Amino acid sequence: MLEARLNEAATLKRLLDAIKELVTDANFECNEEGLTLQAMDNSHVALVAVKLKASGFKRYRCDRPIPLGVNIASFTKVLKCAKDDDVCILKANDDADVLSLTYEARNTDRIAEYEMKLMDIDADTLNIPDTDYDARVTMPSSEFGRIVRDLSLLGESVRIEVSKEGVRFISDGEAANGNVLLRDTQASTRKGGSSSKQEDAEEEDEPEEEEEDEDKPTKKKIKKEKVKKEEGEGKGEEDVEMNGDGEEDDEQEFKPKGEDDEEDEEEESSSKKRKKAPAKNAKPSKKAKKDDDDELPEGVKVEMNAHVNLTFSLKYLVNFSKSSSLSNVVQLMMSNDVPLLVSYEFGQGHIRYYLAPKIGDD
Amino acid sequence: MLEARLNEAATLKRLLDAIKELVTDANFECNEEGLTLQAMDNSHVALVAVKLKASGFKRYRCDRPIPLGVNIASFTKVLKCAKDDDVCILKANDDADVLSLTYEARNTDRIAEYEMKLMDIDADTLNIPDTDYDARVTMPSSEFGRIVRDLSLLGESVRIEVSKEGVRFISDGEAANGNVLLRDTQASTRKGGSSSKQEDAEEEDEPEEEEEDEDKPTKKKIKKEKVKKEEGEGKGEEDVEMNGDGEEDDEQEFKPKGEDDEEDEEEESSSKKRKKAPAKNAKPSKKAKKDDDDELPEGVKVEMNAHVNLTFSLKYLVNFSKSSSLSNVVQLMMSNDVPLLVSYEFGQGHIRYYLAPKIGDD
DNA sequence: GCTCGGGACA
DNA sequence: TGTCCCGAGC
Repeated sequence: MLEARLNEAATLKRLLDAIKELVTDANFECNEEGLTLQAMDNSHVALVAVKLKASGFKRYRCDRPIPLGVNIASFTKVLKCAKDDDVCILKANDDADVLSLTYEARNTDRIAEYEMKLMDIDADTLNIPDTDYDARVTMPSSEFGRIVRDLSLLGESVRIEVSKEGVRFISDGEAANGNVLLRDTQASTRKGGSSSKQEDAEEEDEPEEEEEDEDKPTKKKIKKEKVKKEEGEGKGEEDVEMNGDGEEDDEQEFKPKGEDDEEDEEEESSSKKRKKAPAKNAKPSKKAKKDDDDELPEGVKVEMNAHVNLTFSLKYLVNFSKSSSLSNVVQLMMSNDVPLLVSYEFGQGHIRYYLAPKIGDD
Repeated sequence: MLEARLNEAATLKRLLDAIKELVTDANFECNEEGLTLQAMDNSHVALVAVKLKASGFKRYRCDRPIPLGVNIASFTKVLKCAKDDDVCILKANDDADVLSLTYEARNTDRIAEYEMKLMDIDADTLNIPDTDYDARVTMPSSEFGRIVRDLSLLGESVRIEVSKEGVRFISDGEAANGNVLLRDTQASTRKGGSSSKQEDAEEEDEPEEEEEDEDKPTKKKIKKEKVKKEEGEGKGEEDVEMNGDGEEDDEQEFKPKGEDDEEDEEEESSSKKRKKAPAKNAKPSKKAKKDDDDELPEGVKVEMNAHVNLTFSLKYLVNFSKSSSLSNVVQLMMSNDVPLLVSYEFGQGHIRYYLAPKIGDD
């Protein structure tokens, strides 16, 4: 049985708002670690992976794994009946065909109970590969949203280029072309140096690595810092295949580049990182500006060990950017010819999107 | 001739917004007491009764009764030409076929005059029965709106149950069921079971009556406190018949339960009330929280002398709830098998809706 | 605070 | 399908 008490229904509401246009039905998988959801979008171009960690709940109990097959539209409706600051309690029995939601107003004068029907959904548990990326861009989620919305006015797709000068978003449209360049705000402040592992620690000594990279292009550094994704662990029944747009069959399949190489060897440094990383973006909402350096409020961080040049459909990126309500910060992880990972980390978990690049440069 | 000067055009604008989807044409009846409008909705399921008291106008003069037959859509258009804080002057001659509206900006720099054509409308002056209700729920109008809008996402109708635990709104839908429970916020604070009396009493001196009720469940108490509706007085040419939904002919007809009984006997106590009651909810807009007890800002009051269990079409309730712009507080008056009365009192008058319950429990 | 876009309702 | 209302962005 599942029983989870979420302090603010708003988290769930925003999550569903973020995915409702991408996914129609999906399983929320509950286990002792929390809730996860993985689904391809309806046209199989994008993949969305959500995690709500058990620790993100005020109270969480799940005796054994339960798949909750929900219709996203229904779930969205039911969640709309919650006020943002309601306490939200989710309950389901092991064999449940309904999910029970209770919303308690802060003053407890109002208690609302809903029961949503569940459905059996073919558990295409997707195996999301753990990829090492050649470039990672960390920026305010609002800025990312702004850029893709702006560029989507001009054209259908955006080319994202990461070079030592920073990250550049380029759109060619009928009537106008545009490009937006973001420099690494820290690199400019601080020169020299080998930054890598400290990045969380302080964005303060990071500049160096970039320089190193320049000198000896190795993948080492970013690998060390890579964010590992474990959602698919142990379930990889089915590898994900993303058909970029339905028109282009030669778009990138969703396969890891170097699937397991160096995995273990990196484990230690990355695990160290991993511990800190969640904490980094752990304050999703209001703390915003002038927080610790960790969140690099307002800042842009560009990490790269190889130039990256990829083209994506703006429609999807605009859609992804709806998640900015969940986190002030977004990370874009890219390698040439593999799907882009757009990741929003927030206090209770994360939401990640994978989007296959367009191949034809169109 | 009619000449009425309203301090804020906003009142009229909101009133028309509140009814424009329910009614297409109706007579505004003007007499020395003020303006009233009564109309069935187009499908004869709901009835709306509006009153603008003469005393609510900055200046009011009406020599003799005049029916102003207006097309609601036209009236709405004309009123849209007024700014919310314009002074609005209505004028009509006794035999008028036009209604003249003048909007004066606060600074009198702008004066706009409109003349709207009137029409002859069959004066189906409706006889609204004066009913004693078994339950009365007083709550923030915004909350009422929220609840019916929420539940309308799930299903077509709502069952409203008033019991000693409070009032419960229950909806069964295809994809999900939901119910919202509101407790009497004063009952918990103040014990004595009968929360009621204090409500007004505090303000006036009526508390005792409610307690009595508790002890000996009689209908007296609410009767005493009942809000009387006199709009139909002296005109009852035609009794109203509401066909619940057009599908169900066996829905409640709009007939008073005990049509005239006790009318006079109640008159005195109710008239006392009546004088005070208007003052109670007389501050429609911003005073909100922390006003007198009268408005019970944010509070929910549930008064009952018999359990009530009724089902209504959410579509109509959602429509009624548009009147929340007119008052922060709404009252629901219910008895089993008789139409629900939804009442918004504001400084200048009131708007009341009557809705026949669904009988089949569907 | 105003304008634009998206969603819901008529 | 068009209009109105609500929310988000500028």
